[in-house]
Amino acid sequence: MAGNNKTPTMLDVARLANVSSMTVSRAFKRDASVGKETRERILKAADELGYVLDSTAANLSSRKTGFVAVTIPSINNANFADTLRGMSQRLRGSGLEILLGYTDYSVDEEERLIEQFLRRRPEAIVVTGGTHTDRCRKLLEHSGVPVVETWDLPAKPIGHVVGFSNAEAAKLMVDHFVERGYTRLGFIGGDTSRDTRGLDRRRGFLEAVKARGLDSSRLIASGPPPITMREGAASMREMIARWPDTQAVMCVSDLSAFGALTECQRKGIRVPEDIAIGGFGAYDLAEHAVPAITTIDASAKAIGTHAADTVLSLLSNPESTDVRMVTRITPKIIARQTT
Amino acid sequence: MAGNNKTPTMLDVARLANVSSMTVSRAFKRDASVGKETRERILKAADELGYVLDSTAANLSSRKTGFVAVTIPSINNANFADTLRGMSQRLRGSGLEILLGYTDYSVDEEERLIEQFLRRRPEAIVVTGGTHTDRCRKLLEHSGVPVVETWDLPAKPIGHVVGFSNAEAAKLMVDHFVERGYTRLGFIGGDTSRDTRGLDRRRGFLEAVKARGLDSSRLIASGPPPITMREGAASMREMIARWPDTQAVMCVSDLSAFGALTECQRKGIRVPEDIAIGGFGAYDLAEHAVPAITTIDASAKAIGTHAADTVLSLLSNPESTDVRMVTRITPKIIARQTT
DNA sequence: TTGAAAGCGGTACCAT
DNA sequence: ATGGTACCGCTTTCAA
Repeated sequence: MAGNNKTPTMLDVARLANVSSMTVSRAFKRDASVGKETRERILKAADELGYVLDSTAANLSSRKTGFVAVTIPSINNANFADTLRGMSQRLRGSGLEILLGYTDYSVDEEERLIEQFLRRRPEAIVVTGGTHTDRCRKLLEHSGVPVVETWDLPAKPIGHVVGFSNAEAAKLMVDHFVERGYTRLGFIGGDTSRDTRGLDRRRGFLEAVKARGLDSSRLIASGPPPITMREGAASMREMIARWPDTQAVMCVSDLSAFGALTECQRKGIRVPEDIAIGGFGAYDLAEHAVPAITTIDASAKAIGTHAADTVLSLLSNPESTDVRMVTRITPKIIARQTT
Repeated sequence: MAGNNKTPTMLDVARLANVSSMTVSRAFKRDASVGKETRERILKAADELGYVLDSTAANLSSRKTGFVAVTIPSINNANFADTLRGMSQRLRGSGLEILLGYTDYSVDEEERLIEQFLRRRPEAIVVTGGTHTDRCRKLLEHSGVPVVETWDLPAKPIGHVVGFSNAEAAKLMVDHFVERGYTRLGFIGGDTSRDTRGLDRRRGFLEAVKARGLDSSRLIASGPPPITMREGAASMREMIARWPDTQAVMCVSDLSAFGALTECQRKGIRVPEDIAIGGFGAYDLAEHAVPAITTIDASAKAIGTHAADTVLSLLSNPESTDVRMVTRITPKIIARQTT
């Protein structure tokens, strides 16, 4: 309480407990060999002094930080939040902590972030997507720690991968539309290079539509991400204005699909009788909306747990250089009332 | 490329650039006094070696980590995500980084998290809410760094505060209901000690209802957080079953309000003609739902920017011990179609 | 503007 | 089971 304005160190604890600082260090680990009485005496002394271990020093000395650097495009996105939850759940108790950053869907921002993070000496790096600036790629390749790319299947992966083909996933929706008897199909969003996964979905949609010989011109741009309900509504308005006979619309995400749905509701257009709507991402929202929205589930949370497993496995196998782990997720369509 | 399997240090860069490591250190800061030519030579050498500064060592030596520890109850919550966005935007460029953890609405988990974080020697700590375990309070009080509590106005704040009264906020909704002519009012959620802010909202609702002499028994428990659309729907079902003549229902959050709304839609109950619904949090969802949901805006993002400003101000004024900064937000009602 | 030396607070490693 | 000692890679401080 009085006078002592300096943070106590191990040495202070050691002196009070009548041991060497090495013994204090050991007492603060779980498996270390310290006499039961000694340990208790040490912990009591530490408590008395209000001692808090300084990882900052431990990190330097042991060359381990316990950090896994993770970048996601946006915090405010239920899909990435789910991935993150999956990761932290799996990482809990492993001694690994997440150092989180978000890129705002910008590869330049990602580069800045990664550069910053590398200084913190993370033990592994998990990024979203497989598109990066050249410099960022180089930084990651030379980082010396496992790199996991998620939410995509990069053609030239940097290291490890937990993802799926966004193009293939989109095709599922086209198949579903066609099964339902819809042939005049449109796509909303996925028009900007900032959202490469959205781009891939649109590409997959187009390929599938063309493969069937259907009209492939019904595309509405939604502008730069994040694509939210507002853009979905505006895009649907445009879709209906330009191609009034469109029978089914796939949206780049459930958020945008919900926006499209509400636009129809405001206009008295019946879904799916007048127009069908499909989304992407299996958000809670899609399940609870009335009518419930048909969507594609890419197992956002599982991506996180698998990414964490990848990291854990790599870190516990020091000989695992030259190993490449690729976990491929298979997206599934969830058919609901909007189609 | 070959042989050199060790991460280069400043000394390596120094040798290659023919300077001392001190000069290299200076070259990596922006304002330091280093000759322009020298700096360029150093940066070139660093680039050549693929040198990345080791903050882990810098942190120890300078006793500064650049971390602001932040805890939020849940990642997957648009309100807290907004607060976080506000913080990171304000912190960008300040050299401060966020070390994020989420408590899952548990004070015990919060304690664990804070204890872990303190080892990393953050320069400031921002927590959500004013309820903590005794030990956690003590840890925060003795941390030696600024502590900011958010999203609440704690009776006995630990340090600084950026928040609002959740009880007062809830009263706004009661006022609004009464203005609209509704007198048989119900409340959904806010029934568990894990969500103290929800508890406060319910308390505020009850106080306001009682102050007006209205029936204060129409309360539905939604169980432990996170409260989502599903709980909102189930609770609305229960509300209608138990008190069919209820005229207006306030929900602990917009998510739960949306769930309640969809439940009515599925049952063919008209909103607001048959029953009115109010939410909390000003989520995008409330704005875009059809009908749009009346809600209370507590300026989630502004809480973040103010918290960041508080931290920045405190850290740039070393004499600011004994100062307590309290930023009080005034929530506002947003009247829409569900009332 | 630049350099030399002394830590920062732990842990690895080797003894005992 | 415990202790001694040499660092980990940077920054602080003082000098030139």
